[in-house]
Amino acid sequence: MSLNILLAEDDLELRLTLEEALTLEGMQVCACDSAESALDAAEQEGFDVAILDLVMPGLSGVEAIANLRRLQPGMGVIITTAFATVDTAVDAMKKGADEFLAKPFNLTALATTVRRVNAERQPQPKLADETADKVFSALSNPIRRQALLQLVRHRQLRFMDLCRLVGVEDHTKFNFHMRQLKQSGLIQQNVNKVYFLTTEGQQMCHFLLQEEVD
Amino acid sequence: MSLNILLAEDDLELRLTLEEALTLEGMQVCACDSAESALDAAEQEGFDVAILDLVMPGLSGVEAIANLRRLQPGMGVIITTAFATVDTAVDAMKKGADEFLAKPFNLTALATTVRRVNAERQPQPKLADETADKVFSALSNPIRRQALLQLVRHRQLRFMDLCRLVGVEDHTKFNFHMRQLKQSGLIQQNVNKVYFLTTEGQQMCHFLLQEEVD
DNA sequence: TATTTTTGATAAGGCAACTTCACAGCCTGG
DNA sequence: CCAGGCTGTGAAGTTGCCTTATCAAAAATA
Repeated sequence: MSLNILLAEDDLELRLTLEEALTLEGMQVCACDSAESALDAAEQEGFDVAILDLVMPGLSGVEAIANLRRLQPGMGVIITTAFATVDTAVDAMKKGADEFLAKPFNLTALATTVRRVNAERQPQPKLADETADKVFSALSNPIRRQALLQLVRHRQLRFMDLCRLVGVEDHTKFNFHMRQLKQSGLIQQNVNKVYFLTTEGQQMCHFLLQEEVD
Repeated sequence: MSLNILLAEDDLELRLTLEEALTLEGMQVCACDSAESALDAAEQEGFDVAILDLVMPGLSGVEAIANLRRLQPGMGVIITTAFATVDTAVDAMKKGADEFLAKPFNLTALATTVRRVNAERQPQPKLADETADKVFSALSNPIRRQALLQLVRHRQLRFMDLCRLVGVEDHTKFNFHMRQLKQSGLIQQNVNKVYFLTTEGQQMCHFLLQEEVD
């Protein structure tokens, strides 16, 4: 996959060098000479990662971060500088930078950093793998799905009432499925043994149903 | 579950009779003597079904439907009338009524109709049962989930590239899982055998990931 | 107090999912 | 043209899910 990189660097020679190096690494690069130009470009096109010089005429790289994040929240940001101090590094990270690189830096290392920053900004799975196994395994059975949908309608139900609504004749069979649903974390029982949907169960059911929008 | 009923009937005696009969059927009834009162009530409280007389002083029952649906899109609507004609029935159904009842009607039958109308307006599962079986069964396996997430990131991938990204050593094992995913309808191959997510696959992955909100 | 209903557990067998192994055709690159 | 890589299928064995049968304790009702 070809990463789309937004580069803001006012030094012409360095800008050309960076652009060429990243292109050789298989990335698409949009090179700008100012933060303002970079913001204009970000309004036109989606980017995976932005590489911003800290000090530039006009807006600094750090000042541009908030605007970039407003335009494209998923974009990674790397701040580069020739005069790194602890204060400038901390300030950049506080302002939302994902990485802070002091010049000069190794070009291959830069490409590696870009890929890492991009990977870290990728959306993460909502569910841990073990939980996902249980949740989707629970949902792969029609009896269990039907039980969940009845709990959407009735909010709280006792075991045998739910068993009859779902239409299962053998309550020990139904009990097996209810235990699967409990282990998956989608439902719970209160102290009176009444079943109800957990928060996660409600979210899952919300997704399962095509509900009318207001 | 106790249904919440909004009743609009200008005839006092009939209104009291209906209210009592529905209450005896275990329903919560908010009785109004006009459509305007009913709309006021609907602004204050959620209802499952509205029973509206066709002809009333002020707004008619049919005229109230659009306003009620704007306030509460999921509400069922039953129009009642003493002077039913084909024209008035068609007009009411066109304007969004779920049922049209000519007076006099059997009170027990009314309660049954109310329950049926409510059930029909319940949100329906997005997926047919057979499809849901396949989709959730496909998602219950970690290898298959990982394959989908890689397709989110890379958009299109060839078989062996995807196999290596997911980290499966035996390509015939991986092939089995890819066939499961194809049968579930979450992925497809183009003419060059490159895998990509279907529309349904994209929706499912969108749900699986906790993506940043704008 | 006795009976019925509700809720729950375990074991065993059948069936399906998954893994492993063997094999093969097609495509690409040298 | 040949070798290597890619893509794919089927059979057999292993593992796990689901159903059925049996049993039982607790709670509710008459």
